[in-house]
Amino acid sequence: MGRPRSFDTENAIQHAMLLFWERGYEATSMADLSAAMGLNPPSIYAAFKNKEMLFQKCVEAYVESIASYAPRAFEEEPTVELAMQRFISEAIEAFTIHDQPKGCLLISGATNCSKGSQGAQDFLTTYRQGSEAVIADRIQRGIQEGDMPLETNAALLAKYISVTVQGMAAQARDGVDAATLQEVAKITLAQFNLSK
Amino acid sequence: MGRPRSFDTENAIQHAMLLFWERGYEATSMADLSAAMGLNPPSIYAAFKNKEMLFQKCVEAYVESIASYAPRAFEEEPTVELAMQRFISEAIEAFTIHDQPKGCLLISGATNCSKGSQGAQDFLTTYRQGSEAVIADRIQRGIQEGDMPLETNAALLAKYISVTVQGMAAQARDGVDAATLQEVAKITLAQFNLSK
DNA sequence: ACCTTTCTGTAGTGATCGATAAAAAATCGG
DNA sequence: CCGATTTTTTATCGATCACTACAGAAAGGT
Repeated sequence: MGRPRSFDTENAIQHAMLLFWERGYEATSMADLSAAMGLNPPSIYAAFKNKEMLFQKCVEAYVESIASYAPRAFEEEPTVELAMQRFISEAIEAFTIHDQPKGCLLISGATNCSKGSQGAQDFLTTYRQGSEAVIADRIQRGIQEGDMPLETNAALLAKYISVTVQGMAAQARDGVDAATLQEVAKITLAQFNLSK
Repeated sequence: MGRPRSFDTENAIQHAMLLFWERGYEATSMADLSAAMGLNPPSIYAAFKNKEMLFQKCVEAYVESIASYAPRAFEEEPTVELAMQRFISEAIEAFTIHDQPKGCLLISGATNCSKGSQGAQDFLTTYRQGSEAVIADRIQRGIQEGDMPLETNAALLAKYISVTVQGMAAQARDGVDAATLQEVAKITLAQFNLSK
């Protein structure tokens, strides 16, 4: 009962997500969000409780749209090598989409935050650790299926992939184009030729 | 003539640098800096003009102390492979010094900044690009000296090293220890075995 | 129609941001 | 000692931060 909302929540999240992605958590003010979402502050707070909860919703939206390539790469590719090739390649494309923010919201969305933004920072750290665990699981599966050597250190190789992807995201933020990063990826993935 | 300064400028910069390193440019407030430096705001502004100029002085101090391992590695090691091994290894140690901020001021000191901090952001971007150019120069020298294949793409290999180091810095910020990162570095540097 | 409930818009909360005005204190040349 | 000069201290400045009190507007149910 009562007056229904006059705005589309998903659409509002989408606009907020783009702003958080471009500027990061702390550098994005509620005034900016209010303008981008087309909502007055009270409407935002009624719908999302506070800035941190809104950020979490935006991160979830990012994961389910922009970052949805990752689980697909791990599930659909038959071998670890192909999965990692596709994962990194599609990550690079996601970091350098034309007319969209560069880099990755999950990687650089809440670095360098003050004590008041610790929540958002921890939230993303957890996401990144989860992502690395998924990579390690895929490698472990590859070991069991025989397309990776038995002596492979899955956790360490996953960390190596994480380091690379996080570095790629930083470079994309600095304006490096996709073609260059794809060339770097080729060097990175030469590792898998070594392990055979 | 007039009253002389009662504080040591270099010591003040050192304290400010540690704070910027730990929290990043924007998350470090002048009030925090004032407390850490033991100076009232007007003294800081009289000595450094404004927050951005103070940050630049801190970055220079960081380059000349914490990051001074880099030029030494490039100059003192006889081959590109040894230079890169030492560079990355010492970078990892610098990113994980006990009782000091984790990661690298040059890499994550001014990410996710608002429009008002664009100056500090650009300042670090320039530093990073310069660092990558130095790496490329060292590789180029190695090609001329014969310890790298003639067909080596120096710029691309330098970008690969940069990506790795930036990723390492991000991981160090997330709390990964030096030993783990050194293991990752071994994987990274296996590239140089490939190129022979 | 009514009343209740919820949303919307205006305006403003105290806190904190980077940066200063003004006056007191200290050190110089003479 | 004196006056000139500079640093120090104290107490702010206006702007912006995340957030909200309040009142009017719009949609329920009955």
